[in-house]
Amino acid sequence: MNNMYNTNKITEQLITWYSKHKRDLPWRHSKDPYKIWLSEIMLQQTQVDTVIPYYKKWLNKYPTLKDVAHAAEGDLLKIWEGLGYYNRCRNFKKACDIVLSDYKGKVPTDFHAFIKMPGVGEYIAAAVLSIVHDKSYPALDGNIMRVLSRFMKKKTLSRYNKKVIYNHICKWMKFGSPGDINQALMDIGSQICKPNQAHCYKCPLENSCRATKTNLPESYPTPKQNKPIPNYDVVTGIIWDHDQFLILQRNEMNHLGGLWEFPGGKMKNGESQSEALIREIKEECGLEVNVKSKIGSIKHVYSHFSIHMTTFHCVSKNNTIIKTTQPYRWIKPVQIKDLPFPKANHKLFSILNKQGWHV
DNA sequence: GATTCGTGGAC
DNA sequence: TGTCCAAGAAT
Repeated sequence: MNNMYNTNKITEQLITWYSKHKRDLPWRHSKDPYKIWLSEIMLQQTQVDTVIPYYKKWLNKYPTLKDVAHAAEGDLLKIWEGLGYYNRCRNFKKACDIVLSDYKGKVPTDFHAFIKMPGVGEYIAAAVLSIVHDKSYPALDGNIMRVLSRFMKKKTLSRYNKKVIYNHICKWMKFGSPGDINQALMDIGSQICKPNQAHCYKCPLENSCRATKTNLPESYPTPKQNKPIPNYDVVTGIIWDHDQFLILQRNEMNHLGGLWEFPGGKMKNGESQSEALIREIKEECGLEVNVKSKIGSIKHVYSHFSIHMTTFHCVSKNNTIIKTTQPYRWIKPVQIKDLPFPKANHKLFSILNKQGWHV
């Protein structure tokens, strides 16, 4: 089976291509395990160009792992705000705490120790340890799975085929730097061997790739069909008490955990917007409110559902009585910039700004 | 093993 | 406008 590939020659082509064409990325300027780790966490399901400004901002404020361990989670989330998948940030914070307390601040170099860290799976453990220490672990991300499924002409990415692909990359790693091989394959995947466009003429693997000979390399692997996502109609209220309004912090365990929001929730069948809003606010924080003017309406798409959120100004009849299961704060509009809010709220803030609220 | 996690780019 | 999907992990 493996004799059909000239492993040594292919590895040489791969490394040569990488030395000439590798992307100049901020996290490739250093082999600090903390920085490589951070980059891999941020890059999870997130494109390079999106990550770069967040990566720089983060390192500017938190240059070392110890700085993260000593930071407050809310301040870290503020840096992360807008990047999505907020558990990545909170897990990374937890992991840095563990490294400081249990490993004297040194990131584990052992695969099985490292993968125990919160937010570290097989991919990130392999990527960090191969890049930092040149350990021979294939980092099977979406790019590499696609490149290899085409190279080996595998229609499906079954567990068996993933193992075959893993073992094949291990053979390459006997002839070249594992870190460079992983990163070379990632660059090929993101720049050349794209999901819907395989530019095979640019690819250092072209001579040996089995999918390019089919004239339809893009049909590997077979794309999966996505389920349609539901939409929810949501109402929220800005409850004013003179120059301040109420915000709630979302529960750790829930969607968007740790971020702040306005009180409100999903509308029920047959309910008017103000009825739903009055009911939700009463349930969430025990306040009885009068619903005043409509501020605006935004749409936002999450991974597995979308919302149509309408927001109203509200006035409480009993501001001093608060019983919430969540942390809450009364803040002035200017303080919004100090706290992390989800993207949907920022769409609302831009409406408020147009109305002269200076948030 | 299938779902649940955000957001924005590309087309 | 809609659709896919990106340097995946946790449950």
